[in-house]
Amino acid sequence: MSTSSKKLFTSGEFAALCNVKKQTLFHYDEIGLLSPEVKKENGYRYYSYYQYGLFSVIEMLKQLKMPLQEIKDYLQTKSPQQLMELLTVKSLEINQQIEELQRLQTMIQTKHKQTRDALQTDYSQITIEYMQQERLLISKKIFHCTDPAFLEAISEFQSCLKEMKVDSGHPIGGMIRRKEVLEGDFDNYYYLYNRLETIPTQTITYVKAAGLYVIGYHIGRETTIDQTYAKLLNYIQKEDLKLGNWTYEEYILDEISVNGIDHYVTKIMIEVREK
Amino acid sequence: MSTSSKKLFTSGEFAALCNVKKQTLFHYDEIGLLSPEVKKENGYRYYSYYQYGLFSVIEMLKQLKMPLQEIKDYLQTKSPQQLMELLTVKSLEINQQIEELQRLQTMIQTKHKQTRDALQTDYSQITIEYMQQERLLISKKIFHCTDPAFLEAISEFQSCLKEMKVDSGHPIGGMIRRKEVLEGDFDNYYYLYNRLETIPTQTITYVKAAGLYVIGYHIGRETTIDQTYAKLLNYIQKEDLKLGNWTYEEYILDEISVNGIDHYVTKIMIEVREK
DNA sequence: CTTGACTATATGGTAACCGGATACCTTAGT
DNA sequence: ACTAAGGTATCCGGTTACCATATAGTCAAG
Repeated sequence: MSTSSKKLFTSGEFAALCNVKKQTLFHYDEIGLLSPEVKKENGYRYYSYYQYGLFSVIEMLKQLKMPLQEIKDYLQTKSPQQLMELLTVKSLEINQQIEELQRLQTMIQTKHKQTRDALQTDYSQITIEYMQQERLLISKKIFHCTDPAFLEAISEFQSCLKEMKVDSGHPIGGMIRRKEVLEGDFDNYYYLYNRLETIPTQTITYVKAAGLYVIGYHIGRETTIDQTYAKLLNYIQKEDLKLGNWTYEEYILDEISVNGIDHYVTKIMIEVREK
Repeated sequence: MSTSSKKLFTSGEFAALCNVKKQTLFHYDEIGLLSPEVKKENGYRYYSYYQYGLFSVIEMLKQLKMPLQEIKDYLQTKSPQQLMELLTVKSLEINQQIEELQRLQTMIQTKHKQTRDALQTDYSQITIEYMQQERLLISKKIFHCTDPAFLEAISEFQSCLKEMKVDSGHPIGGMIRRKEVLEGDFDNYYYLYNRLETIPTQTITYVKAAGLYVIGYHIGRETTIDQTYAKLLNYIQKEDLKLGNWTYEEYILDEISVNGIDHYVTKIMIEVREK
């Protein structure tokens, strides 16, 4: 694996050999990462055979997403031991990146499925469905809180989801107690919630009960949601059911796919029981 | 999931809510990605509640590595259908990224193992080993080629490895025919080769035969490699073996972990048979 | 000795901001 | 009414790893 003679390459030739632009080599020269073996008085750069090996190493370390400055530092202190340490660190980093990407994948799948479902739904229909048990992460109590506090709670809750790495793409929802529903206090949420795909350790999770839910949809902003609730409650009465403890609300279409709050679609799920 | 009143946030408040710096919001305003709902005469920016939803979407799309310009374009034409298309594309992209990272992982593991092995080796020892069959990718013929042509071949071969995505971190080696070894023409490689971990389709691969190999190490540049070969050939004669068809050379320590060609270690593997 | 192909330097640009300097504005306290 | 503290806006420079372009100098062949 050697080359014997001492022919030197001009910057252009060496760049072609390395499959990069001359500019790149200039840049490396500038920052002292890889300087030509010879620099003539006229400023012309000449690279030797051996420098190709060095260039290859730089390329390889670049693949590991190392910044050039870090590569430079490494090259100055390199040794087989250093290399093994470096590789160990990088390996862990890459594993994390892979996990991160896999989380993104599940998020994408969830959002995709949700959007597809939303498009296939008849928003004018009220239905009654048996729903499976679900694991939820819930926010701190936001009962009777002011608007700024409400938004802050959302912001905090989202940070929390991010930090715990449990955001699987489900929308953030709001939970309303039976009492408030009965009193027409529809936008007085008790908790925010988010559906969990993986159950985190070290945290209390809430279980949304399996059972019957009356499901309806509200289109547009919340100011007119009382009409939608009126229909739903009416339906419940007609079907001779009684309200369960909680009602759940989720945006199934929001700013991510439609323009403006007037086109948002809210899914309302009211827990019910037979009388 | 609503907020009713119309309190406006200053840039600072809104930034805190979104968990970003004011600068970021200025930037988004500048590029027209997310402008405040109100801009007073004194230049003060005021954001509304609703813009938080928009901001959240931007954050989410940023996670998918979309450039801000692309996000902007998307937001202008968004619809549930568009969203689903976008997600499908991104999902594929992310899968590719994951594969890429996994390839990097195997590369890291290979290099790590190789370096560890290299450190545990006694370079002065000549050994005879039974080696398993290996799959190799080989370069075009480089027999009797000039130095520039040789380097170009390496460069081309490496591009090829990259393109075929089969580089698993093994070093590039050189193959020498029996004839050249016997004639002392040690640096006259016939092919370059690289060990394969995964077997590519649509390409001819070469099989390095299982069998006995006499293994020795050469330290430093190739100019003195004839001495190392002399010892090896001597050893072969003493052990009453005869040369096989091919000799394989690999750098097991090179520029990636040691400084300068004088510290490189070349592993020489000579195929042998019983007489 | 000219022509064409090469070389060098310098400048400005990219993406998505961050940090700091400066000047203006607002609000609370005296 | 005035000041001080803290908020706001704009501008400028810097970050990474280059790429593109313009200009000017250099080389090798015919």
